Amino acid sequence: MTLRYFALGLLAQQPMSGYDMKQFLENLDWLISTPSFGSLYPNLHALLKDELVTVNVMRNGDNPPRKVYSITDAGHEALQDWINEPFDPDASLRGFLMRLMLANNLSRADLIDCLQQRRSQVAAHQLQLKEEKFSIDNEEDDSSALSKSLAHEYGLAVAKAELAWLDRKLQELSSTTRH
Amino acid sequence: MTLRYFALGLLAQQPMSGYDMKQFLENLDWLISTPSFGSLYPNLHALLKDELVTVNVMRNGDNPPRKVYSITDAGHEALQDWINEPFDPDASLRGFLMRLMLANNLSRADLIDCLQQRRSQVAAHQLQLKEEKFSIDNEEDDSSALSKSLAHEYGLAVAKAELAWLDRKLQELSSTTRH
DNA sequence: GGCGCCATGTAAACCGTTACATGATTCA
DNA sequence: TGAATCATGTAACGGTTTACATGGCGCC
Repeated sequence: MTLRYFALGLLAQQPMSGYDMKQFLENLDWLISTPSFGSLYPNLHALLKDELVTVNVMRNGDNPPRKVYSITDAGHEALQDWINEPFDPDASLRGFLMRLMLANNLSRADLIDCLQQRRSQVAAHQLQLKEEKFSIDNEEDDSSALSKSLAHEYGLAVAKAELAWLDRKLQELSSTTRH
Repeated sequence: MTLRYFALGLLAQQPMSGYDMKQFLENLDWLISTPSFGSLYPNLHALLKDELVTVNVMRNGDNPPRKVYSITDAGHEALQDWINEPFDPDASLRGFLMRLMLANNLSRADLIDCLQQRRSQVAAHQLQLKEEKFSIDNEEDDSSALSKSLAHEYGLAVAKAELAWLDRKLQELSSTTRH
């Protein structure tokens, strides 16, 4: 369900074909490993069937015709619904980044909401990590303490950086006048 | 294939039942969303069939008997092989954290290797991000620049924190005398 | 009386990847 | 000659979640 709406969100930025979309996503390979055509095309077909997008078949010389998809009004609504529903804390970073990439579709208030949602998730995360790390460090007998500690330390370092970024961004958003 | 070896790695720390394992993983839910019984049990069955683990069925009063799994010598070998083979850059943070959690099974040198592998991946990541961000910031015409920038900034903040942690840890490991 | 814990297990559904097919064109 | 780009699509396979089943015991 996540690729479906992410694709829809990309179409909200601008109409494009499945091939275009793949190209585009390959450039941001670092976050969300690029979906394959095998999942991309069927997802676009499904969006079409549900009338969240329309196609415009453009002949392309000798090459196979390009099918350029555009989002419909129903599509915009569906996208809003998806963006506004709270995202899984466990799908975590990836799910959040997807939403960040679709931030154009958000009002300033909704964007702030989104960041705050993430903030509270990461903060909860961090608290749990701290507690666990404390109890691990105090069971000196445990031979596996090293590895547990390592992962926890890493998690804490990342959480700290995330929180710092989120706080900075939230402050920027609340202080700057509207674009 | 990743749950298979992660489960094996946990059994290398100490013998446990499938139920125990789930409990244990639920506590570290923050990193690796806990696998369900539906995938956990079949994986354990497969490990057993391949003779990488053995079972010890312990009757448990009126409750269903507990099946406590222990790793075999062949299991230890298989685990080493898996740990030593390079991990996917795209499975990324999660795959790396799994290995960190199994750090007990690594020699100091192998642990350093593992961290360095991650370091170079994250550094490559970061470089790509910086380049992309640069080109995005310079196409002022693009209406979707905001969202693209946001995701990139976030990625960079996390990458920076990861690199800092990795460097610190690598230094600790190289300076400290062996445990 | 219903819910949750203990503890195992299986089948169906889900969503993704891998690998294939088409077919013309351009580059080494 | 062989490979890559363009552009779409389908089928098989893989691993996971979801949802179910069993069955006794304790809690409110």
